[in-house]
Amino acid sequence: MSRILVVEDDAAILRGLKDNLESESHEVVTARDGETGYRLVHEQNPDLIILDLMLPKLGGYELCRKVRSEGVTVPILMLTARGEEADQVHGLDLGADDYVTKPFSVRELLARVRALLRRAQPPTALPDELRFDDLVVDFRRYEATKGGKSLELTRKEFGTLRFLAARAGEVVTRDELLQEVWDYRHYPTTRTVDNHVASLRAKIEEVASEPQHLLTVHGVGYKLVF
Amino acid sequence: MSRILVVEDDAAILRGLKDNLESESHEVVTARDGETGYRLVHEQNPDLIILDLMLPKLGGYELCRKVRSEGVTVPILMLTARGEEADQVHGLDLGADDYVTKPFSVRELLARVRALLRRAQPPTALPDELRFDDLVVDFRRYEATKGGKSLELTRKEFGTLRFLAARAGEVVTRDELLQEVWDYRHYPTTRTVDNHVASLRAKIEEVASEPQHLLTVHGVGYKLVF
DNA sequence: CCTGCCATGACATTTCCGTGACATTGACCG
DNA sequence: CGGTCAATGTCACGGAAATGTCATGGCAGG
Repeated sequence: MSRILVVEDDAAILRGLKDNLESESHEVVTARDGETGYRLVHEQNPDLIILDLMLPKLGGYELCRKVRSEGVTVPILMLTARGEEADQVHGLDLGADDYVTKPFSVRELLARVRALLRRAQPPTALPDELRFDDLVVDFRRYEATKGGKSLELTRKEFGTLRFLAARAGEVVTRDELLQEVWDYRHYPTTRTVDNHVASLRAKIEEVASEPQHLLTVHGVGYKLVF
Repeated sequence: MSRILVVEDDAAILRGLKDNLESESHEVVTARDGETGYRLVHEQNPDLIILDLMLPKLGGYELCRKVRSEGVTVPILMLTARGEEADQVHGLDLGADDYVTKPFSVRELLARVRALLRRAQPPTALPDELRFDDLVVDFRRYEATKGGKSLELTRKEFGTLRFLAARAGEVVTRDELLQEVWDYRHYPTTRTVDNHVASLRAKIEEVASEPQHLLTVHGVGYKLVF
């Protein structure tokens, strides 16, 4: 599916990562030190880089900055030891897209890999406009009207509505909405989604308590129909 | 059938587990301490690990984390003494897939072993839609119609019907349904399945008391035919 | 400093699920 | 053929979980 470069000096961890990523049908390229890693970034042109912070020859930190300064935009996932440097990775803008603290759960790491890859790919094609009944929403201009009268939608409301529209008819889970509409890293409770859906209903439905278009699927999520 | 590694220092329990698992035609590898267990994980590459929490040399907790950090994804079933640590195993994400509290019933343990082994296998491909007669079910949209009229199905009803549809024509036991449709860990009585089948019949059969499609196989389970 | 948006929590309400009691059916056996 | 027991059908109820709704406070952007 994707080509992933793993730069990690611990043989056991490297092996484990390789096996798991390959079992998710990714192509895995590995390096045991920073210099080799740096070379492979350019030779292999990976879709994602998993980078240990502590590396022989060229540290993960330096490697990260270096390739970023060259304009390489491929997503980078950092592996850090607990405590040490974790704050720095988090706080400083060193160019990584996400990080995981060792010892990490493979399950979680794979989830983050998926998230990063999804983010990098052209996501679900989002529509530029939405029309049904007397509702018109222009997502590029951030303008909406209902029955000719202007509707004030907030940024999150636009985003939520747009993603629901992109998957019109299908059920979209709250988690999917959080991943797509919110910052994928620190997103809030799923209850927050409910609130935005509620305020959307107040604006686009005739009777908010009896939604005709923005429907709840109990136990699953929401869907937009028209 | 499967290769199972049991790491347990109590000789009596170890013996009992080995006998029972072998009587279910599994291949059983045993270790009496954590270090040996760790070695065997890699040498034997088991399909399932049963792991006591209290072990000489290397505790079950540490062993679990260690192999997980290496990317080993084989299902792990933890054995814990009552009370001690049980909450931790439950609450903390230490990487185990399930746990059983000592003293445990062999029957229950074997059931969980079966569940974990099944879970590890690639799951049955679930269909996205179901059609027969005048019934149409779209599992992605969570919509169902019968003769053009909308049917309100609940989440469990969708799930039950979907799994039955995936195995159309075959008999599906109540236990299988519970494992697939319900949360595999805390699922209810098998009678609960009967209720959901009953409510499904009320919705999709012409005459609920004379089902034509969702049939009972007495003493075994249910099957969907069309 | 002010304004609007957003996340969170408390509370109300709806929906759904699990359980038990009882009725009914089917299987098995004499 | 009839009797008995286990399995299943049916129904209603209590409670839990999911969702709707509203108010509050923080925070960023102007």
